[in-house]
Amino acid sequence: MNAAKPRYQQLKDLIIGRISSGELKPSDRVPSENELVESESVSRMTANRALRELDDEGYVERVAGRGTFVSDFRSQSHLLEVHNIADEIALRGHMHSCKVIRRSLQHARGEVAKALHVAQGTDVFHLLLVHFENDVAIQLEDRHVLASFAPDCLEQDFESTTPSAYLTAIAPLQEAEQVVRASVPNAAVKKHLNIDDEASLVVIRRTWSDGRPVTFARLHHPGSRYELTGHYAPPGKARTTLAEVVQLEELRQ
Amino acid sequence: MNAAKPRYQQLKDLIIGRISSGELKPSDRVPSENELVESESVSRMTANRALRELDDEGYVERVAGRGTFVSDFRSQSHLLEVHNIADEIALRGHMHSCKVIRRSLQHARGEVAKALHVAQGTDVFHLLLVHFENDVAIQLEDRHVLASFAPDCLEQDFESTTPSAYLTAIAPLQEAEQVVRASVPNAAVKKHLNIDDEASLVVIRRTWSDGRPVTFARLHHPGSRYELTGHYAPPGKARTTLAEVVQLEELRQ
DNA sequence: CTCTCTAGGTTGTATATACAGGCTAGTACA
DNA sequence: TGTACTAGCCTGTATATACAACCTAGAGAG
Repeated sequence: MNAAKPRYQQLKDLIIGRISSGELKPSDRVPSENELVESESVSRMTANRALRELDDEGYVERVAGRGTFVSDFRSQSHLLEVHNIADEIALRGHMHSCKVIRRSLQHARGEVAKALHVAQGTDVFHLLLVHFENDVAIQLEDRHVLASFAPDCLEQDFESTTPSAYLTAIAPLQEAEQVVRASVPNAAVKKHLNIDDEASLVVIRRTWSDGRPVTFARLHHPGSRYELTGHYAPPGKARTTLAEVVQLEELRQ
Repeated sequence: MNAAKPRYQQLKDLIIGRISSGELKPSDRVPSENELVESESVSRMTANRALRELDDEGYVERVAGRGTFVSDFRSQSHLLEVHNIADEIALRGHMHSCKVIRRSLQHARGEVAKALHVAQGTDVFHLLLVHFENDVAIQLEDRHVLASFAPDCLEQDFESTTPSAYLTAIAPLQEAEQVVRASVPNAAVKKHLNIDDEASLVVIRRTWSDGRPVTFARLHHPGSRYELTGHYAPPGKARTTLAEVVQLEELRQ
């Protein structure tokens, strides 16, 4: 299990550690390849691979001739910010509230065990909550958390701190995968979101910390009240946003 | 404009080309590093970098001691990646076809004029096409293109070249914004996608070139046959993908 | 025939070296 | 003072080499 990590990976971990500890802050200069050659006794190609991959992964930004600098994560995090529904709602200037439907300790089975890469029967916490934006249901959060990762999970007051805020406080969640689907909600989802004949937008997200998956969530949203947005380049200026432009009028004929 | 691509990138393009042309199909063996050293006259480290990055990007899968093989399920597209549906389908090793429902010159009005930042009445081309994956409808493309940007738009054979491939050939599309929604399809969408009681996943996308919006599209997908995926950090390899894990079982109770 | 083991191909990593090209500070010059 | 230029650091790429670990087909032993 404890196979020695390759040297370039150790270098990456070293830099990531300095970033997440706060020793290196956004736009700070990261040691150059040659400095790493000196201080870590590696060849320049190994230092190059470590820094290049950190660049690919968005941790740092490299400029030929100048150096390597810690990324300002904002550019990349517009979707990770969506991670915390409470912040998202606050950014819109609205009021967030939350109701816990269920919370329990379960034994992982089926897709939960697979998603979290644990054996069937492993302890996991299950949380089921509804998030409201100005008292309108906006998200049904159906989350499983590895019990060993967050032992005090059931004691948390999730009506004041969302699970994702709680989880990021425990440990940095470094990686995330998600799948976005449209589906016809079943009765339970309809009930909790208070919708009727309406599609739901489902975001299924798995988040990793320290190289292993720690939480797996299905986030159901009412199709008429929620959407995801993204851009590929800074829209920067005050242009009309696509979301503003797009009305609910649909294709005719 | 014509900066020579680095050699490792040329190798990647070569392999990707063979995959999307169908010459290499899922689970086929890709030339080994040493074979590329021979055939392409590069050093093994350069071939290694090309194949390793293709692995990181999910195009191929590498197994120490056995070889490199074309990945199988690339059945999803990246959430934040401007994609060409034909390429996406080709990468899955499937057959793409397309049927033009309508094409016409129109005068922009309402949301189209707003989205493209032009005055009401400006000339725009309207395209309505259905894309098929192995003869199953997978996307209804409802697109508006600024006529001044692509004057010969109506002469194109969109059944062999998709609009997005045609548009990127005219000029680099530098920025894109998109909104993702779940909705209940109306009659026209149902008819063209050949679905019934099913939600649809709608991607609304506006693309910019040279600082102005040039095209605006609504892409409707059947909720049961299409999903978007995203990664925020390389999940590494040899792990089960989230999309593989997530079955259609939904929240109970 | 069956089992074991090994040779050789494949990926994974690490190093040393080399050259090209971008960027900047500071020097030399006008 | 101001401008041009260059030395020096930085990243980006490419190559040659080396060794380790993994996998498999096939040779050889029983």
